[in-house]
Amino acid sequence: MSATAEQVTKGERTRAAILERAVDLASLEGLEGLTIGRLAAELRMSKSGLFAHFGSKQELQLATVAAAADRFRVAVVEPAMGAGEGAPRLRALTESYLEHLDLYAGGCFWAATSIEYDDRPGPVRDAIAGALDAWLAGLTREAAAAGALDPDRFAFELYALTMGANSRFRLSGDRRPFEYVRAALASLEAELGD
Amino acid sequence: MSATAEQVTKGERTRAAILERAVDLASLEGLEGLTIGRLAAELRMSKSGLFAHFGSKQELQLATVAAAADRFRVAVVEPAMGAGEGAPRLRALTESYLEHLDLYAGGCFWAATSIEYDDRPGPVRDAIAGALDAWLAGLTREAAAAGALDPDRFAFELYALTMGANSRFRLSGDRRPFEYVRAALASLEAELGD
DNA sequence: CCTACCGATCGGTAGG
DNA sequence: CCTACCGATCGGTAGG
Repeated sequence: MSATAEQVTKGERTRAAILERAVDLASLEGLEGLTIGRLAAELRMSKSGLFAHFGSKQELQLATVAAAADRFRVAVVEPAMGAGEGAPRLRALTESYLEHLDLYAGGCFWAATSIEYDDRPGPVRDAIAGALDAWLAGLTREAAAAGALDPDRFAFELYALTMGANSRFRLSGDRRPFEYVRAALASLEAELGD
Repeated sequence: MSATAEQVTKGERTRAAILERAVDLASLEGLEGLTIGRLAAELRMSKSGLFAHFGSKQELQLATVAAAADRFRVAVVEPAMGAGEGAPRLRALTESYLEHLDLYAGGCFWAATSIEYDDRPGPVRDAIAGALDAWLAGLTREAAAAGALDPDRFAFELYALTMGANSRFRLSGDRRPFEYVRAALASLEAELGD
């Protein structure tokens, strides 16, 4: 009669499908460029039908950020957790980050939206900033475990290099930065033992 | 009677004032968020009066990109040309880049717009990509003069680190990355002599 | 450089 | 989840 805990209602499936597409669209066009009308047209729904799932554009944006965080965790973070903490895990995180850039049409969701929202105060910006801070904090933790003298600096460098590879790849189609990131990470690791 | 070469017409002054504001607005809100109506309101002009200077939104965007390139040349590149080529000039370029982030409300115009346009084919994207490629090429030239074993990799790393410092500063107000960039550049230079 | 428009699209609402 | 709307704003035009 009623839904069990395992059952996924039709509404939940629709909502998940909307957010899947919303993350892709936001990676491509930004969270402002993500319009309810366009999203509805791509999913062959009415605008108001889609709108009813969220109640406001801002709630759609917040749900999209949360869905992107889930996707990033599954595609980038969790696959690297099999590697031992410290240097092996930093290499695994870097590899899964670089690989996920080829998986999704819009490239890195966080690169696109963090730049877009850095000057737009509000809950959407706060959610994006929180996700980025958590990513940096994770890198810092692994850098510390790897024995980095300055884990914050190490984490910043790895963050900047991977995001930079995303930028260069998307703007110029240049894949050489992928190799430069790997080489730079190896150089950073070489400093660890000294 | 007629305008001499030195004379700046009123139309040219108005156009320059529009573009000055347009570069700031685009750094803050992106080149799509830069709307003719808002720009006109801020400059206390009519929409159509402003529009007449450019003829289309795309021409306004292209003129804004060109004005941003001029500003970057004056604020970042030219001040560093007094330093000797190679390592001293790389340090000077890095310093003037980091300083210019405090000078303008929206931070780095190129960080904001290159991410925004990496998925929007057309002349605006081409202009942005051309400016970024020229910046990378300049860094590569100086890295080669400094004796880098792989000038392209050196240039990419410096590009990624400086852009990364812009991102972290704007999203989290964290200025430590400015020091990390300086330290990383020093490490890169230390590799040169080896 | 202006006023006065245009059709399209925006986020959002009413009522079912 | 739909149709049928709303006021505001978008890029752009006509005519001066």
